Amino acid sequence: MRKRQPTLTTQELAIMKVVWRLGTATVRDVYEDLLATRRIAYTTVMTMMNILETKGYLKKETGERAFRYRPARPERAVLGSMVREFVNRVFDGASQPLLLHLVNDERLTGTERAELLRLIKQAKETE
Amino acid sequence: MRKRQPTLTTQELAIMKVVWRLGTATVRDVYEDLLATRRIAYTTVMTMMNILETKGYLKKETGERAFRYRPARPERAVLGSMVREFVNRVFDGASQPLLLHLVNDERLTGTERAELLRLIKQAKETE
DNA sequence: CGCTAAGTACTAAATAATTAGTAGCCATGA
DNA sequence: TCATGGCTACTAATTATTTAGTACTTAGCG
Repeated sequence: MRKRQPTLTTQELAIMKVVWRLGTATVRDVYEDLLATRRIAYTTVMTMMNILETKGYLKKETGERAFRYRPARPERAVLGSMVREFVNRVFDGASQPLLLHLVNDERLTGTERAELLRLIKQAKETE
Repeated sequence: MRKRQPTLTTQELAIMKVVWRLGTATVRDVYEDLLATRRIAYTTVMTMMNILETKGYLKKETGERAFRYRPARPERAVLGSMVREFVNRVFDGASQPLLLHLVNDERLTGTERAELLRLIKQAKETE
């Protein structure tokens, strides 16, 4: 038996991003937003948002006319757990190798690197 | 229509990790290795390895008795593209936010942090 | 020589993820 | 009033992913 994805799937994440950005949203709000990028049916968005509600990522409240959804968990926490899941799955839990990939492979601007240095030093101090 | 995963799926990755570690392996080699951790059928491993071959991740050569598989691409490159795909999907292509998550949320040892500082400085110099 | 074990090919099947259609409900405007 | 448009509930269908069974092949052993 196949296991269910422990974190947000690709399309679920795409929808959550819109809701996080808007703060609160109806199905139509998200639908219109996604339409700007790609072809998708209104009911598809609705189905996904219902799934997200049952999974505990969205809270539904009766609005004026349509249901109004808002995030049940802050973006930072959700993305954080996605990072952790990725580190576990791909790098067996060690964040160091991932950091090396990022620092070496991905191009960082000088500003980003400076900011990163600052953060590492800060983390070192608050230890 | 649903899109195929652009990178390795979870189980595919699990198998590739074994092959990368062993350098070269038969279905049985991988099967035995995985058995140490979890229950899985021999034919399941075979099916997955065939898929990995058609996807271009494994090369098959006629061995003594059983087929002998070896990685078609180095681990570093494959994991690198998984990192890139993750950064794109979750952080819209910006590696900076992911780095912040790693530095803040995940606990790094003092040694790891020192090593990281060294690498960043090095990257800065070779720019 | 016939049996057995290992290996392979082919097939199958279940579940998750994704996408969307249809029918029915209800408020609002003509 | 009643048609229309927006919304929801229910249902459906496709594809990817994961897991595994069955039958066939072949080499080596007793």
